[in-house]
Parts: sequence; structure tokens; C-alpha cells
Amino acid sequence: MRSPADLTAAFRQQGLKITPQRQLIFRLLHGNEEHPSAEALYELASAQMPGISLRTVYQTLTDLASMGELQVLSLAPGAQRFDPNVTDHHHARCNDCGQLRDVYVERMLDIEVHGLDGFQPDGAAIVFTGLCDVCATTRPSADLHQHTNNSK
Amino acid sequence: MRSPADLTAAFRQQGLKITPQRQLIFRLLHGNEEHPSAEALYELASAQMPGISLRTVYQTLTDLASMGELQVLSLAPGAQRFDPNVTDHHHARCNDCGQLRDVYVERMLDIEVHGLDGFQPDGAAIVFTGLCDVCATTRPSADLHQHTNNSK
DNA sequence: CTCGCAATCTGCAACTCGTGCAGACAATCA
DNA sequence: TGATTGTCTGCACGAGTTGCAGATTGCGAG
Ligand SMILES: [Mn+2]
Ligand SMILES: [Mn+2]
Ligand SMILES: [Zn+2]
Ligand SMILES: [Zn+2]
Repeated sequence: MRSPADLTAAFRQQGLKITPQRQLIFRLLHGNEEHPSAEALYELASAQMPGISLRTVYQTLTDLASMGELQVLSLAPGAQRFDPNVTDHHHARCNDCGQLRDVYVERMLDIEVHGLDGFQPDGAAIVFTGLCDVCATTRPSADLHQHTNNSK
Repeated sequence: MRSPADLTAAFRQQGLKITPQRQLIFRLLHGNEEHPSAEALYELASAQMPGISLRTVYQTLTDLASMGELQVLSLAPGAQRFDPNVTDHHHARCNDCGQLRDVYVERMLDIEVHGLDGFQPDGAAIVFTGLCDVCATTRPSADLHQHTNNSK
């Protein structure tokens, strides 16, 4: 996602208005690596702008996504996550707390794929599952399967 | 997922009862490669057993999943998909119709991963996106990137 | 084979996440 | 400053899934 200033210009150029709500959301997202949900962003936004509507947060996120400024991730049950990082990258998801972190993968083309016959791929996403550093120490590196808890 | 007969034995062994509803669902899932949603399975089941409850379908799916007989896929917004194929495999998802197909990937270990520091992975899932054969011919084909070649 | 209990099934309410809608509101520009 | 849109907000609604309770039934004991 581009900087708040660049986004402001881009919105203006498209005939979209610059509102304090949008500007706030631009700021909250810029450089944000937490892959927040709409609700999470709403909480952040509400702290700085009491009265802002969750509907507005959703609307702005949708606008940004359709402008290609952020990607929407649906990697697990529950709320979608929004990612202002639109570079080519992948994710690791904690089975315990749901945290998402960025992962960069190289030599993807070295893999051998069977069964795509007739399918025209335009991309591939890798999601690593496991335990994040925090949850790994909290829980003695026990069972590596079976748990599917979600964060709240 | 094992055969209906094997599952029947497994359920009995765990003190779970064998009901006609469960047996029907075993049969509908065995060898099913369509990655159906709960609703889709409910439709199939209703055809053979009018009056069966959607709730029961969900319940049985949850039971099977917690026994490790099937995996639950949340790869996109919308309903979860259920996969009786628990071998090591991956998926390709059509952007147009949502169809999921199995994909087998080899030489995964050849990839180079950065950013996992401290994260303890227990698995990785690849999802290819694009157009399935049907939708690709229906629609004008958009030019693809080179993310995924090496098909065999 | 019948009985009785616990597991299961069913229908419905409730819940989460997201979208549609309409009227109040406000950014922009003449 | 006023007119013109686009935007914001609050609420209703919809999809997907789970919680609950009463009716039903599998199945082991007798
Ligand atoms: Mn990311
Ligand atoms: Mn599969
Ligand atoms: Zn964690
Ligand atoms: Zn398709």
C-alpha cells in the first residue's frame, strides 16, 4: 500500500473525496504488518476518532482492495484479514493465537506440480501453519496437530 | 478418509453409535473429490434421505474432522469445504466458479523460506488460483503470470 | 425380545461476519 | 455561500455455523 499522501492523491484523482475517516484508516494501515481484521482496525480507529462507524471501515477497506492497494486474506475461519503488503509474499499462521506473519519464499519455480492439467493459474499462495514464537514457549512444544483455537 | 465399513468399525470402537444418517454421509464422502460444502452434502443427503437435518450433516462432519478422517478447508470467503482426501496434497481454486481440485506438489523442500525465525511450522498448504478449464473457455483468457510452471 | 439409558437427531434460536439501504452529513467547487 | 454529489452512520438483513432442548433411537443388559 502506498503512503497516506500518495493515497490521498490517488483518491482525489479518481474523483473520490478525502475525508478524515479515510485519512485515519490510511495512516493505521500504512506499514502495518499485523494483518488486522476489520474489527481490529475499527478498535484502533475508534480510539482516535470516537464515533467512526464499523461500516465505514469496511467500506474503505473494500475501496482500497479494489484499487489494489491491499489484499484481503481468507486463510482460516473467522474474519478476513487485510494486508497492505502487496509485494509477492506468503504467510505463516499460528494455530493457537491466529497471528499471521509475512514469509518470503524463493525458488518457488523449483517445485514440481501435478494435476493442474487444463487449469490456468494466475498465482499461488503458501500458508505455513504451526506455533508462533510466543505460543510455542507458552505451550511446551507439545502436540503439533489437533489444535485449532482462534484468537478473539 | 477410510471406507464406510472401516469408519463404522472405528465409530463403534469409540462408543459412537451407527445411525443411518452417519452411514449415508460416510458413503457420500468416500472417494468424493469435489470438496463439497456442508450445504452441498446436505442436498445430496436429502435426495436419499428426505428429512435429514443440516445440523446432523454439520455434526457428522465435525466428528469426522476431529477423528482426522477429513480435513476442513477455509481457502476463501464463504462456506468451508470438506476434504476426505487426507493424503499430502494441495489445491487449485477457480476464481470464477470456486471449484477446488487436488494438486500434488513435489520437491517442496527445494524452496527457500525467509522470515520463519522462531515460528515452529507443522505444515504448509499451497493454493493455486486461476481459472478452471471450464471457466477458462467460457471467459476470455487473461494473460497469466509465470508463478507456476513445471506441470507434468 | 423387550427395556432403559445414553447418544443422537431435529428444529430453532442465536451468533459472527459482512453487505444493502436510506437519510443525515460534509467535501468540493462555482 | 450554496449546490452538488459522494460519504458516513445506523440498522436491517443474509450467509454460514453453533448452542440448546426436547423427541427419537441405537444398542447393551436382562
Ligand atoms: Mn502479509
Ligand atoms: Mn483435496
Ligand atoms: Zn501464537
Ligand atoms: Zn471455474
